[in-house]
Amino acid sequence: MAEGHGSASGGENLLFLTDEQLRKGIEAMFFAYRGFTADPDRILEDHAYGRAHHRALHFINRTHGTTVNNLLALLGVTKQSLNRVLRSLIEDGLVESRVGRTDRRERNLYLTPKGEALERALSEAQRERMRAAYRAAGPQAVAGFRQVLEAMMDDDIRRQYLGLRDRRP
Amino acid sequence: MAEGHGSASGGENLLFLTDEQLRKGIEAMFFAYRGFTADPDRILEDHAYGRAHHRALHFINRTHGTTVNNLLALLGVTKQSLNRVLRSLIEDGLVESRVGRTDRRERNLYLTPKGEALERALSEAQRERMRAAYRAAGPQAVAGFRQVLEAMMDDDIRRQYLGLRDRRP
DNA sequence: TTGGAATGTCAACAAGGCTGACTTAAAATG
DNA sequence: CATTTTAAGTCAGCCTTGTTGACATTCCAA
Repeated sequence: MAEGHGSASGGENLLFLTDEQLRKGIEAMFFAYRGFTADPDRILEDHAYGRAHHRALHFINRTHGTTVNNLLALLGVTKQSLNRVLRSLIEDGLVESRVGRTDRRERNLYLTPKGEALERALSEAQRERMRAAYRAAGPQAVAGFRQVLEAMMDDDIRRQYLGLRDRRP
Repeated sequence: MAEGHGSASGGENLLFLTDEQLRKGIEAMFFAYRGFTADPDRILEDHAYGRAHHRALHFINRTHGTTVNNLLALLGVTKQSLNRVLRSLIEDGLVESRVGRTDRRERNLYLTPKGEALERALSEAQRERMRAAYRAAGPQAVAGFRQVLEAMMDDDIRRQYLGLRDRRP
């Protein structure tokens, strides 16, 4: 019932964990996620792609030369599901799949210039919203935001998340 | 590239808004949302329901007697899509639909005891994860978390979010 | 050389979004 | 009172994205 979580005070008070407070957090996640995906979704419509394509582009860009298995673990879907998305991206010339150098069973995935262009457009739209939210909330809030999100992940996912680094070729 | 956002210092430093920082925020949203939905999803499987049912149950519980139109605005889906979900919940005896008192075109939606039971199981699982994340991150982080999420919502959605209150009958 | 791992493919299915068209009932409006 | 608008529900059909299961291919490694 009582609001007032917002004060940066509160110290070690644990009474703020009322069901109502938790409920608001749950709803905030739900509504914010809608905003979070809204801008890229609009761009994707024009290309007849969906969120699954966006996610693939994002992580291929993030870790150049990643393998399919690696991508599967990040995305948390079946290979059949990813394969469908990946195939269309390869056919359309946004992603290149190269046979692995050391292990030739593997395929290393790269964005083509065309793929990079779409990825950039998508991530710029998404970053712009994130940037605006960060600015509105301030640096302290951003730190807290990240801390809570990290704590909400499954353990194995958190490890993957923390391990992600830009790997430029 | 450089990490180090995590310090609660940082003050008014705006350099933390590097693309890499924003990217990490984007990925945190993606991975955290997976964790956020994981526990209810497991429960829903046993009942042959999906996330759409969970969302409907949540908001009907939240605003007892809400109308279909109201629910549509909250969920952001088409009435055909909601109707499919709603029909199964009504058929299964989890939701009751009563003709409106003042405006008889409207239907007021309520959870039955059975519906309340499932809603409680789902939301307790989700609240438990939220509670654990809040505890791990601390009160200051929670305030920041909520601030950033609110800032990320579309304006009209934020208004609805802020307006949500428990309406017990 | 054979077993197993990585990848890819085909088929079938389900959930849950969407659009469009249409009905019914009731309220609002002229 | 007649007309229009609104709320809700329904039917049909489509798309994306997830799922299983079965199976083929390639090729590293024991």
